Amino acid sequence: MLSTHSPLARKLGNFVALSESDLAVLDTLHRRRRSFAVGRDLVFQGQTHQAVYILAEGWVCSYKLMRDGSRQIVDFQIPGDFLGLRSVLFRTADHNIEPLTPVEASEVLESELLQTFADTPRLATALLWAASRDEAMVVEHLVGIGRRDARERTAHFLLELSARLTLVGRGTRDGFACPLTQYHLADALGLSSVHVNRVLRELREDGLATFQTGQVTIHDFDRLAELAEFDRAYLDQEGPLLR
Amino acid sequence: MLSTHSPLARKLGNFVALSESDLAVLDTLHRRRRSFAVGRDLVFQGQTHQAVYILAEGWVCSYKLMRDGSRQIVDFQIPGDFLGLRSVLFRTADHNIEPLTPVEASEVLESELLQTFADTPRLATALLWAASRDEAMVVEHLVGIGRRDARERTAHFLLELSARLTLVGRGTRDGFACPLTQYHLADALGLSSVHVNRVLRELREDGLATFQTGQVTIHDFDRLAELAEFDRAYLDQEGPLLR
DNA sequence: CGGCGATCCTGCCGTGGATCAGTTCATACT
DNA sequence: AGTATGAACTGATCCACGGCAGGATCGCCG
Repeated sequence: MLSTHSPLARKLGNFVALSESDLAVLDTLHRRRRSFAVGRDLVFQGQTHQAVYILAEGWVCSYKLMRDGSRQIVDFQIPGDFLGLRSVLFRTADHNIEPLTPVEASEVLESELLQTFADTPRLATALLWAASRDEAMVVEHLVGIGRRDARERTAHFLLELSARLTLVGRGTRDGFACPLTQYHLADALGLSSVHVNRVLRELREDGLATFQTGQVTIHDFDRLAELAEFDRAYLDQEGPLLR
Repeated sequence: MLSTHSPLARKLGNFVALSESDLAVLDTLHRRRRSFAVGRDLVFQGQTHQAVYILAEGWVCSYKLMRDGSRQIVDFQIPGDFLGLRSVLFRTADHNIEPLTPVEASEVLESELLQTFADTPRLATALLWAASRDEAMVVEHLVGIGRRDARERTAHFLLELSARLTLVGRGTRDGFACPLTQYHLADALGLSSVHVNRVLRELREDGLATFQTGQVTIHDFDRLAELAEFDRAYLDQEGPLLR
């Protein structure tokens, strides 16, 4: 029954048990539907008066540009994720958001959002939880870049994507459809695309996982998780905390 | 007048204008005072049924341990910051928290916290903001490790600490008191302590900043900010969003 | 059909930072 | 004063990863 609702409702439902009226409020946030084309950024660093979006369909990445032209992809967002939530709370965007596939998203106004928090504290709690989960992922990403070598980092990245996609029903333990290129991986992992390529070859030759355009296949989940020190505690949730 | 309240109230006051009753609720969260000794971790990775704390006095760091014994410090917390908020929302801690100085903190029960969210949506919004700000810092940290070299990374780190401490009145643009050792810097920056030492020497010799135990002195803020591509937009706030 | 732009793949060499193996310095303890 | 301890500092060596350059493959479009 949750599946008849938006991916966002599905995600939040993992944390707080949502009432019919909560779900109705979530639905009202989905009124202004927008489409975005691949590569046309929908949020720019430094932009003010930015709307928030709830991603309904497609993949995007959020990244920061450096002076020297290189970029660091901070995270990929998939359906059910908020886009630019921080930008509203700070009133100026500190990152860019780029669609990697054609994207469908619902625009939410700042006033609507703040009103929702005030009217529906349960949802505010759920959103706080979602924000914490996002932070946990960024932290894991940080640890990866700081203390894992290229192989471990890549392995961890693939496992995390797999876990997230599985949660919203778009992947399994064996693999998932994935629109990313090796360049995206490089920008996300803090590696050069050349090196990413080598690492992917190694993972493939070792029978751990295959990354090809459009499809990621995980051949040996356990060994991959072992290599990556992957701990899914920070993604799993054994049922709603708030009933 | 805000200064008569807790550092947390002071911090949140930057985002939402807090009423007397909001402040009173915040005060009730500070009832259970606890003290912690240096080096005795107050949260452990994997621990469940964890309380949250509001840091009142002292510094702590949150970190993750790797299999090989190395660690990645994810963030340092200073008075006014929450400790272990994620651990409650996830019901199991995904990191450790270690006091770097003697610490005073208020213990907050999970039930109290959730009740506060429900009763005082304004505070929930403020906390969401604080969580977003924390995430922004982790993101900046991530970008630093991924795309900045050791010098830039170190410079950025010092500037960020300076900005945060200035916000709570414990530092100026010229420097701040700082209990960290070079080992802490190494664990935070993803460098070896040896290399940190070399980088600090360079910064000192270039007349940019001096890091000594107990005191950080910034000699040339502008050149340092230039070197680090430091953008304080993500920390600044031009006044409360919610009035 | 042939040309063009992405993407993927590979080899070779340069380098930033890790690691090892120390020395110096400061404070604290006896 | 003499010893212990922990932080700061230094030089020599090594290696993971980046940069560059060239090539293979595929899909798209005229």
